[in-house]
Amino acid sequence: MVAASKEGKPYHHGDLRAALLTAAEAELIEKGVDSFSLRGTAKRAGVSHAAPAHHFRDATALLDAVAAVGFSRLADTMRGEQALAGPGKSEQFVAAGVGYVRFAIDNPEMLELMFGRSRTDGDHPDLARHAEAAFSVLVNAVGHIRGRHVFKSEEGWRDVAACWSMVHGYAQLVISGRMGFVATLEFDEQRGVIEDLMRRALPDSAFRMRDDSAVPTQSGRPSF
Amino acid sequence: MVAASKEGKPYHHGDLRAALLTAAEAELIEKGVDSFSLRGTAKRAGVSHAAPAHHFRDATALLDAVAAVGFSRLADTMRGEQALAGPGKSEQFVAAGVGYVRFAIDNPEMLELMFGRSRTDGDHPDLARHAEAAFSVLVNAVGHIRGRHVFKSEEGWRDVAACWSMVHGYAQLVISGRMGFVATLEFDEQRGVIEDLMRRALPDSAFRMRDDSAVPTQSGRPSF
DNA sequence: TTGAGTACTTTCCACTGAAAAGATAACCTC
DNA sequence: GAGGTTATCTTTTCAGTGGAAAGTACTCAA
Repeated sequence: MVAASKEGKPYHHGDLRAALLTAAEAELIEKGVDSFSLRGTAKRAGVSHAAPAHHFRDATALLDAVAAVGFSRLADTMRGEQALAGPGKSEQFVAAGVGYVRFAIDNPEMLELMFGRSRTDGDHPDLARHAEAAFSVLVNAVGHIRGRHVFKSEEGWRDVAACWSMVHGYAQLVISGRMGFVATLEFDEQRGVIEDLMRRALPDSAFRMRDDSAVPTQSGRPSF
Repeated sequence: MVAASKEGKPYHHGDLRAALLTAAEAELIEKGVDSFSLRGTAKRAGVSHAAPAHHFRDATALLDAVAAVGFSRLADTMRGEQALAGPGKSEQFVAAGVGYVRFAIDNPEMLELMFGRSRTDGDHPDLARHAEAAFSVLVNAVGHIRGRHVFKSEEGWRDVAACWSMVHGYAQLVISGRMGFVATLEFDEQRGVIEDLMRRALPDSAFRMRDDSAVPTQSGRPSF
């Protein structure tokens, strides 16, 4: 970290990597994910358009890093809602879903980036790690209700898949403007809707005894 | 429609609009939604890169038209699954969801295009019409179970929102490779999973009596 | 002080979507 | 048919993109 010299901008930025992440997010929010421009990002950060290449291999790598920040913030938002909710397992579970949707509504372009098909977070361990951490918030919420042993069976992962599908689908449809009946609501007024959805996804009793007798598969579980 | 002259290609294509739609879909499938190239599409169709401008205002308009085809095919796929399923309301409902997921798996790039945030189908009546038609397949399936009167209340739209969110979220997560535990399954083996999800979204009895007493709002209902 | 390496800029290239203007063929009226 | 009109398609051009390559400015260690 280098202090800026008094006159003019210094040749060395000092912390360009962090500045680029910030600039890239601003660019993302303003231009949208498919009009995102690396040059525009560089201009925002006040450097030449080729400077980012020193910190990120290419534009995709930069966006991957932005997505990693997004997953980290998604986890924070979910945990934040949980902190505000009551201590019961059920309330904590619902709060995780509420946080998910809140994040989506507050960061629609980010969600698009994070879950777009073009992202291949297999080859970006940092991204995968942050995504995994966000995922675990939801998994834990389900686990506290069902009991952690459920993750030894496929059925437990079905519960997770249902909850995740529900909340993710809802979030995506809301931010793409396809959920007209909640569009006019303040977020707090949506809480009831989200709670309804979450309870449907993880019903108290139904479908518990279905016997699929599939081999427990840790490697094949759903994950971010 | 004009027959191609015997030698060389004729100056006038004959049905360039249709050819461009086909070429654009091939380009979409091959390059992906964010590497899609108008010039590449024109080359596929065997015309100059400026020719498409006569049939589609710009690249976005072309992709909107492709998305409209996609919605039409989505509706076909859902109805196709329903035709194969038993006649019961419940089976028909599940089949709609199965068709939705099948379409997504068979046309992942298309789904990305159709539901991406950048699509603004408000100003594209044709796209909106096809999307609406696909939507109605799902709505009707719910309506047959719940009774058509439910759409006079917000509760009915909640049922639709739940089913749609569930199936859409699942489809998106599957095609973006985030549902590991089904990735190795043949599609037919996924049917049980999808049926499970659909039944969770529209439980037989639960949550029916919740009294939200919201004003019936036809204009605010969820829609494609 | 100097040599080496890192951070950044400048220049360049191939590609993109779009606009403008020119070329060709089909249509329409007579 | 013949002529004019119009729609379709091509060529040219331009601004903008990401990335490669080469040059410049700075830092730091010996």
